[in-house]
Amino acid sequence: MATLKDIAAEAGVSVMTVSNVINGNHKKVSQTTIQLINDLVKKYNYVPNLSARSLTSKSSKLIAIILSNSDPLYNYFTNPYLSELFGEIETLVRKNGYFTIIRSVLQLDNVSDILKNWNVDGAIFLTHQEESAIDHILDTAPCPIVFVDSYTESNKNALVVGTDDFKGGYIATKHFIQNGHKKIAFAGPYSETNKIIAHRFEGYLAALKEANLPYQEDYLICTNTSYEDGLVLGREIANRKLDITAIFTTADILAIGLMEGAKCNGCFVPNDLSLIGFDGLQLCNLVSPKLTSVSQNVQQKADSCVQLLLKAMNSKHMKGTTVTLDVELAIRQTCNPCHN
Amino acid sequence: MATLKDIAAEAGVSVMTVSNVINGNHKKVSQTTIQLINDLVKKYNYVPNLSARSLTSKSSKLIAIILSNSDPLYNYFTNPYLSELFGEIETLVRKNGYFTIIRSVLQLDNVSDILKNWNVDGAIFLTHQEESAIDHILDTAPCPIVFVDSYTESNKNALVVGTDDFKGGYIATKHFIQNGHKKIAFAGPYSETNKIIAHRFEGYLAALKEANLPYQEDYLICTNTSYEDGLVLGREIANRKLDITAIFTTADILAIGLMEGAKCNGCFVPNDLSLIGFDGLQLCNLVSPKLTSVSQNVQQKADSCVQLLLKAMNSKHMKGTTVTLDVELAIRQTCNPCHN
DNA sequence: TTGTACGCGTTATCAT
DNA sequence: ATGATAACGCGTACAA
Repeated sequence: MATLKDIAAEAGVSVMTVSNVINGNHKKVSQTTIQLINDLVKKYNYVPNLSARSLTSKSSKLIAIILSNSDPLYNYFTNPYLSELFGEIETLVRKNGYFTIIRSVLQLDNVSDILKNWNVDGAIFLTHQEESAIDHILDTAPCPIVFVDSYTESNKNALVVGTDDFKGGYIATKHFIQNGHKKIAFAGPYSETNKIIAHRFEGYLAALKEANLPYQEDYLICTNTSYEDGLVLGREIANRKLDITAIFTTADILAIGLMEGAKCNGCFVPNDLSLIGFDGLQLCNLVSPKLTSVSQNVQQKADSCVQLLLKAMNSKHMKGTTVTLDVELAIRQTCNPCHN
Repeated sequence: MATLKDIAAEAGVSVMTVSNVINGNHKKVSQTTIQLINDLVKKYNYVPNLSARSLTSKSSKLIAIILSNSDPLYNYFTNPYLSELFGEIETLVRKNGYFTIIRSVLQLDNVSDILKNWNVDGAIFLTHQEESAIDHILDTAPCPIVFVDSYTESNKNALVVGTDDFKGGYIATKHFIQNGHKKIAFAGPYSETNKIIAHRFEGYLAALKEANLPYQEDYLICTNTSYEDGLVLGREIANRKLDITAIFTTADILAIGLMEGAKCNGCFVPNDLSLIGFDGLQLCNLVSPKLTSVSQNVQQKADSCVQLLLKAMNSKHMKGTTVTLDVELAIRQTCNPCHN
């Protein structure tokens, strides 16, 4: 592979002249040499070595997309929401002249190591991080970082892009209520540390309260959010004949699994049970009945992530920023009026 | 960020000694210095700069995943098959100690430039490439490359991982025939240059021929493979009342769209029309009726890709190899017996 | 307008 | 067992 030196030798000029031509510093070079060098660049198909450039210029033109999970073999890209978000981000990163390096990680300890390894200019965490994790990452990270779908109250320096989770929980629950439902459950991976889910739950509670509807402890169903989890849950709900008429789930794929599981045991959505999901994936339209869902604009989310990151990269020591994107209820076919 | 030099200075030894310790060349270093240096590495949280390493060592530990398409804004990751395949590959790449750099590209011209930019050790093309493109890429590429879902007859040096497309077309069509269907259509992005689809079509034809069923020109329906394409096609088929009882489509998502479109115009799968898709995605089980599909093992495919690439990377000038993975028919609910 | 010297962080080679 | 030096490919600063 041709290097600057090769081109310089062939052209009979110094390396710097070639470098200047390649980097568009045309003011410093005569037209004739520019022409000469450009020809040689084409002839030898010269391509700059970005590792070398990264070494000197302190900018690698590399942006890292990080996914973290407890299972080392987990395939994040079976999750359509993550997949779509990632695809949009890759496009935007590329359009802005950067390269995307992707990495799924296990322990958070070494995340910053990876960023340092490649001297990346910025990073985006696609999966939810707890506050303590965010603090630790920001402590050790060598570059700006955007956290997607995370919350941080303590850390004032964090860059965060998320959705209005409270509103999501609220409008879904309110939709149930407006349809006459009184016994409404909430299903998702609820935990103290997962603020995303906690906020949706708060929204759910707020809607109940507003309507003077009672909340019972067994309305909160803790579950993971895979299709299989939904399947199990749906069967169980149908069997136990829980005294509820509607369920809000924190993920579309969970709702879809739930729908199928319930059907297996004779409980049909929306006739016997109303259902609302979260994310608003294309998937909602593919299943039958079509899934009513709190939908977010993934393209907009990707755009916010990349914009925020670029801004932080260009202005050293930017202060913390939280971007909260709107959600809306996409009404489809899984919520029936309730006449009890 | 601490460098080798920093550690060396603090330890009062030379840079090379530190380098040797870090790279595990322990035979050349005394136990005491090893201990000393390891402590300092921890203390300063030293992380090797892989760009610098890449410069000297001629190995970047970087593997590029390439996606190519004519639309610069196309989000490949709305395609569940590509997403899942990519996710599996990233996992395997990581497990083998490499980093994944991902890039979607427009024109094929500059693909090799990207590989050269980062001095990548290997690359995987996830999307179908025509033979001429493969030839050109292999001509200019600086590293081994695996092409997924492509065919090459001319180029004996190509590394290719694909599925038994002929068999896929054959077993799907045969399944229709065994269920009494005689008028069977084929829908997909058929073209002279897309060998993938051509092979599936050949399998389809072979099954017809074997059963002495006539093939008519209008049995071949050329279409792209998005959900929306299926929607349009389904409506059209229902309206035109094409004289067919079954359709084999070259992608699940196309079949699902078709099913929905047909339903809109009063044509119900499988009662009025039998349907078989291709890929065997999880999606097949989410739709109703569940989609019968020619299914491939995506994990196995990812594994083959990475294994083949690593093998090629470790043995300079490996000869061309084609890995063809098996397919099988996953029978679900979209093919009814035909009693005409 | 063009060239020289040096440094980026690392590794390989050859000494000591 | 340890170190000095050159080299990888490029950019910055300064000199010519």
